[in-house]
Amino acid sequence: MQLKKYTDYGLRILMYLGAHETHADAPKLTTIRDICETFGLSANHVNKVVHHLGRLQLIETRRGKNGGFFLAKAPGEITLDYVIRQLEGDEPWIECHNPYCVALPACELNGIVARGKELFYEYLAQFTLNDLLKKQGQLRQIFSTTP
Amino acid sequence: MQLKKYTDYGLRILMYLGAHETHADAPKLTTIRDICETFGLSANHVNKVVHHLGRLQLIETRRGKNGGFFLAKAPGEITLDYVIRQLEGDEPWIECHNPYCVALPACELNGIVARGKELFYEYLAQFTLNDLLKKQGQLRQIFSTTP
DNA sequence: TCAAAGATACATGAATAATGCACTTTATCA
DNA sequence: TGATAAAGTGCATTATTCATGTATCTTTGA
Ligand code: SF4
Ligand code: SF4
Repeated sequence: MQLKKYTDYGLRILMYLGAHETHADAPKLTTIRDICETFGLSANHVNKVVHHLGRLQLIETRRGKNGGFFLAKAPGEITLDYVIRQLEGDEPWIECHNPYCVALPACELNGIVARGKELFYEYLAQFTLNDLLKKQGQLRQIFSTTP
Repeated sequence: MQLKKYTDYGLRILMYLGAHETHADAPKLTTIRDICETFGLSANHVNKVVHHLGRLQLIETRRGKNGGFFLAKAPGEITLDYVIRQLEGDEPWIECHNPYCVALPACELNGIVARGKELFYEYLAQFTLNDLLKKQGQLRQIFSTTP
């Protein structure tokens, strides 16, 4: 019962972008290499997360020389529940088929857990990337001094 | 992001016991074999879960011939949050050390997720084993006709 | 046309969960 | 008092999922 690193990496990337306010017209876009050097991560894994964030249209990616990526939305419009749901995959937290559980027709548990899961995400929906940037200055400093 | 089968098995066992109202003075105690036949599970795994439930004093186990186990508390006193927290293990849902994340000193995310996790469990705390036995008759029927 | 970037596909490694096996301990009953 | 049926315990194995690595392709700007 733990979020995947994959998901956390996605959020780190968004925090990094948010802290730097990189836009399409910025002098230099953020690259996968930047992220990897800052956080000490595998380029491959980050590659996939970046690609995923791109498909979700949370960031916009640019290929080719001087390429990279930047936030496609204002930080205030990126809600945490969406990011986590998408990166994590929002399967049920309890699996009643596969294999089939005989109790299923009379079971109340799956519904309760499912509702609890929704409450978790509803709570996350109250926050946006902006809330992760409360200490933006400190973040920027950390990110700039790490490589 | 999914509960372990281990945890679900524990809840199935409790539901089974609750549906049958097995007490210390009942004619026959429930055995691991009963559970396995009913749900089609591995005896070993169930063994461990039963043992765990015993250590948690949710059930009382009896060794030896005619042994088995039964609920050690009234179903209304067994809250779901406790069962799931204990069986699942309640580690943080996001791991910031190991390896250490540079953003940690300025990160708001871990706190938000931790609070969301608590909300999940607080929701579960509203329910007890009794709530899983709403359809007790149907459950008993399912459990008695399965083996 | 070259080099730097992401995109894509496949392979490998690591961690954890799930299961299996062997054996011990304990209680009951015949 | 011995056979038997139950849980307890420890270790080995398998399966699954996650994390990472390698290689190659595609795009794009200088
Ligand atoms: S016990 Fe209930 S929740 Fe668990 S697998 Fe069976 S049907 Fe699903
Ligand atoms: S980004 Fe925040 S939540 Fe994620 S690992 Fe780093 S400190 Fe923890």
